[in-house]
Amino acid sequence: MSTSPTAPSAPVRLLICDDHAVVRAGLLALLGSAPDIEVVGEAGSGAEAVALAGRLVPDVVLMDLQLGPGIDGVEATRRITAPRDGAPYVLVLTTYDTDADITRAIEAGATGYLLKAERPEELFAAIHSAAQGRTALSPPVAGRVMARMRSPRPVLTARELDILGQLARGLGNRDIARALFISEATVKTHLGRIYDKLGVDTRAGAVAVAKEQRLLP
Amino acid sequence: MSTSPTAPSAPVRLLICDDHAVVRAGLLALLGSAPDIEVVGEAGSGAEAVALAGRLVPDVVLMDLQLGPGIDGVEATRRITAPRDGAPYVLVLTTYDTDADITRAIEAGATGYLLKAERPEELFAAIHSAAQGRTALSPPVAGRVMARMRSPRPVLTARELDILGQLARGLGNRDIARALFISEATVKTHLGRIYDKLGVDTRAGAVAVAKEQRLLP
DNA sequence: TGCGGGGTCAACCGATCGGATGACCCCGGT
DNA sequence: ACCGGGGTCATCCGATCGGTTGACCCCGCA
Repeated sequence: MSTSPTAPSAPVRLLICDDHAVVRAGLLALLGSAPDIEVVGEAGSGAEAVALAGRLVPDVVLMDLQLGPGIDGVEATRRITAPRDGAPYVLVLTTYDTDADITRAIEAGATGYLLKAERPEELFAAIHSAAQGRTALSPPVAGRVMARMRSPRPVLTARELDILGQLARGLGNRDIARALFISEATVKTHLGRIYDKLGVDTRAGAVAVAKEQRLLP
Repeated sequence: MSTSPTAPSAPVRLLICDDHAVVRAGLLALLGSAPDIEVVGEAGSGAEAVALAGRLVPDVVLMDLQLGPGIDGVEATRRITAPRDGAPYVLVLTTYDTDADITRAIEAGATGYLLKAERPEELFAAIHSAAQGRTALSPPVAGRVMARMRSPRPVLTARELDILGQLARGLGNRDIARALFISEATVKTHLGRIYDKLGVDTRAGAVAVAKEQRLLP
């Protein structure tokens, strides 16, 4: 656009990825009729999206984050946007505006993050923005990103997430220790730090917060 | 159909309800082109759906369960299907196949329960089924309903849910007792029963199961 | 009238937790 | 070479939890 203001830009080549066939069909019906958008393919799983992105060389991949079993939207985004020639831009289109989701998607290389609640016109605009590598965020998402900057969220280490996972199964310290091949003392040390980071002081509270923030699978 | 096999049936009058504008637009594009379906309106909230259902007298309401703030899909379904003349059938179209969601939707009067992961053809078929009051369930949903029949789900009493709610805040027995104006002994009694019903034996496990089954708001 | 379910309370005991402190190791970055 | 963060382990103690048993009350239902 900035390079050729006179020539009518070619339609944006779009790849749709969503595990819900109905939603996929709906998006296809909605976007397929737009003159400046060409839907070159659709994927129902992360693996399929990665494969098609390589084969169809789309300009933009419209990516849902919730993709059922197999690799998820974040991982698919990471692979699709892996540095190489002509890597497509990924525009995340999802339901949730959870902090963790947004962070992970952006870290994985997403160019934009749109909510399905957005107006269709915003979607059209975002697709064209993404095609040029410009970031497009839904207002609620943008708000959360700002908030995040102001007060960073607790970041648990991988090991702490291990402990938390066992904790959510209702295991006692001894069993957690056995499950992770460490001593009970170590478990207690980790738990203490987890309590600190999550701002709680009981195991039940930790599990509640963890589930709330979707820290666990 | 069974009454007039020769006359081409009139198109099914359909009302779409989904809080996600993009999804709504997609469904409209998808279903609006079907010759035997007439989309007579769309709603972005439960309240709007109830109002439009009364005004537009559709044959079928396509209802998402997750509707953001305000009355949810279940409550909207309940009101729309309230016994009266010409009450439309409600076909639930949602993402989740949680036991609790299914149960609540059916109890509220839903005629069918379809997952968005279903193939679009199934959606068309389900809409026509619903128009005649015939039940249509996605296979995973049907499976869960069957499973439910075989092993009924733990049903916590209101009081037990109170205790569980406080538990999820990470409170100790003493604080739970104070919060609910009962003795610590009573709290322990309730907790014991909750453990039994949820099949766990620790507070952390109880919270995990509760969050998993969406037993708490 | 009796029965059962739900809610409340008590007392007891062993097991576990929460918190604090100090220590060691390994690794990556300055 | 030094330092800091992450992971590991140990020990101590008071507080809390989990499990059990038994009891009382109220209410709806047979």
